[in-house]
Formats: sequence, structure tokens, C-alpha cells
Amino acid sequence: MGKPSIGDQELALLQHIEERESASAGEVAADFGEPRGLARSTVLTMMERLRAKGYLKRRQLKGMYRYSTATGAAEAVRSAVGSFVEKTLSGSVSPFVAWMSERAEVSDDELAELEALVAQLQSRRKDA
Amino acid sequence: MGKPSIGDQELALLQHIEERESASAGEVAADFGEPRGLARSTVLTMMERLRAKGYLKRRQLKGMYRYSTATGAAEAVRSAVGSFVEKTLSGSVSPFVAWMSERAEVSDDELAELEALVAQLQSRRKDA
DNA sequence: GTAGTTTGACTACACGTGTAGTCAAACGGG
DNA sequence: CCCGTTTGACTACACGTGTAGTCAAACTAC
Repeated sequence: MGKPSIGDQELALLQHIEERESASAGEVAADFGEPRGLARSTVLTMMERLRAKGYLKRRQLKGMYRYSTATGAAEAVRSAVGSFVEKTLSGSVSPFVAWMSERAEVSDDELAELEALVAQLQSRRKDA
Repeated sequence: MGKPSIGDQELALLQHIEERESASAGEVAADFGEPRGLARSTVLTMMERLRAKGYLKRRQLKGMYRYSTATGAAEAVRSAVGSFVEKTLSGSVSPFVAWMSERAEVSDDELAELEALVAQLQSRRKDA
């Protein structure tokens, strides 16, 4: 049962919900949809599709639904990155690096993550 | 004139042609299409679309066309990476880093690129 | 020159996904 | 209890893109 495909905006929505741990339809429509000029129904539709695909689940609470990411949602994001690199960039991370290096804003956190990544890769290399 | 959109596989094709500097329809069909199980006509269609969008150009040579990337094609790849991060990852590079860190194969070259990137970002921050 | 092979243009179709309208149900105040 | 607002389900549509068939033109080899 291969994971169903997921679109770019759906992925963004998935991450949005993941950050909140749990959200109601109205909250997502307001926090995610409105800034992007999306109609409420659009957001709802996307959430239901995500749910149909198994990336979101929901439980009824006080007469309305609360959505949260299903197990495997986080992994879906990661795997989307992977398939982007594999399929679109033909497996090369160079375009990524090129883009990063000319990007204006890189936060401290991001830099720290990158440093950690490099460190990890270096040590992994050693014991090979 | 905003750059027309470009799909994932189109992007892959564009890069393929970019690497060769110049290629005929038959070559691309054989080198790019066949390994992926794409019909010749499929490849042709994609190339023509890319050309219509302004990413490819061609010149007639010895009775057949030779395709090459137009100016801006390379930049299109980079910008595709950017829009992927901005739109899909909501501007966060963390998912990318997460994916990299669990990826099995990272070549020496790639690691070197990452090291250089980190170094560049560090120095850029200093003089801010 | 005629038959077979490339090459190229045109046409077509399916599917995913982005987008939203609509209508009904539930809820919350007066 | 009735009315407005929030929530949810269903329906719909357009567009991009992935995919390929077909037919004609050009070229090649005999």
C-alpha cells in the first residue's frame, strides 16, 4: 500500500496542522487559508482529501471536529522532499545548495541545523 | 512576464538537456525517456511544451532539430527549488535537512558542497 | 524510385490538485 | 422559539502536466 500522492499545497497544509498538534476547521481556515486568500470551503476540501489519503485524522469534540496529523504524516513530508530531489533534481542536491547559498535570510536555527547535519555526515563518513 | 510554471518531470528533462548542452529529439528520447519508460512522443511533447514556455530553444541542423536550454533555464531550476521550499515547506529548510540526515548515500562532493555552504553562511553572518 | 526508419506536428485523454459554490445541520443568542 | 453564524458534506470545474497515438514529412538504404 504505497502512500497516496500529495500535492504541494496539501503538504503545506499538513505541516501547518502538524505544528499545531490539533486544529479545528475554522482555525485552519483562518490561520492557513485566509493569509493565502483561500476560501473556507477550499481549506475544508483539502483537509478532507488529506484525511481520505490517511494523512489526517479527526475526532469529534464539543460538537465539532478537531483535526490532527496521523502517524506517518511527518514522514510524508520528509518523503516528499526525497521524491522532489530524486525525481525532479535527478538525485542531486546541488541545486538545493546553490539556492540556499544565494538565499538572503538564513536564520540562526537553520544554520545550526545545517552545522549539525554536516557534523553528522562527517562522522558517519569516518566510521564507514 | 513571469516565468511560466514548470512540472517536476519537465524540470528533470530540462536539467537533462542542460547537461548535454545540446541534444536531438532522438537522443533525449533514448537517454531520458527510455530509462523511465516514456514513449518517444511523450518526450517530444514535453520538449515542445518546454520550448513554448521559453525554457528550450532549438535550431535546425542537418535536417533535424537540435535542442538546447534557453537563457534562464538554469535559473528556472533554482527558482523551482526556491518555490518548493517557500510554498511547500513554508519557507523552512528543516524538512530538507531531516531528509538529508537520514539519507543513506551522500557523496564526497555533496558533503563538500554542504561544508562550503555552511562556511559561507557563517562568514556572511559575521559581517552582518 | 520505393520501402523502411527517423523525426516532427497535432490531437487526445486521464488524473491530481487547486479552487470554490451551495445547501443542510448544528449551535448560540435574543 | 426563531435567526444568524459556524461547521460539514457534497458537487463541480479548470488547469497543468504526464502520457501516448497517429499521421505526414524527411531522410536512408537498397
